[in-house]
Amino acid sequence: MKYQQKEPLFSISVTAKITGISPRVLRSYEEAELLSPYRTEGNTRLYSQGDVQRIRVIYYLHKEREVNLPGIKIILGLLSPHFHEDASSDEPVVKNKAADDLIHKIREVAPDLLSGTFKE
DNA sequence: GTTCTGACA
DNA sequence: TGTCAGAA
Repeated sequence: MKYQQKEPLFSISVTAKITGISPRVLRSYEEAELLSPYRTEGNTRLYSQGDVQRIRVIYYLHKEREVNLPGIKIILGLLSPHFHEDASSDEPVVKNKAADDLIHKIREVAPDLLSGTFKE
């Protein structure tokens, strides 16, 4: 045999079919930087099974929770821990950089919001 | 025939 | 978000 992809890839029409989401919306998700499907040499999108699962999460947030696309991007970012090596430790440290950055920004614009002194 | 981008309502 | 145009 020649070779085979371990991972099935789907065209946008097939992906639309199995997710129930129109190609137009799938493209809008990519435009909002919520997805990065593979591209063929001819620039045609190819979605992986992982992409399909991510699309289902995006759609849930989008339609059921009514989160707009920029908001979904932030949420997905918070769900992706940032891995880095801590030189002073033997064990790899798992740190959620996106969450830390957001907290730092909140403290910047509202210093007391996340402290115990904040009331109301 | 399918998909892509850009555009309009 | 649906739909259309023009190109690949």
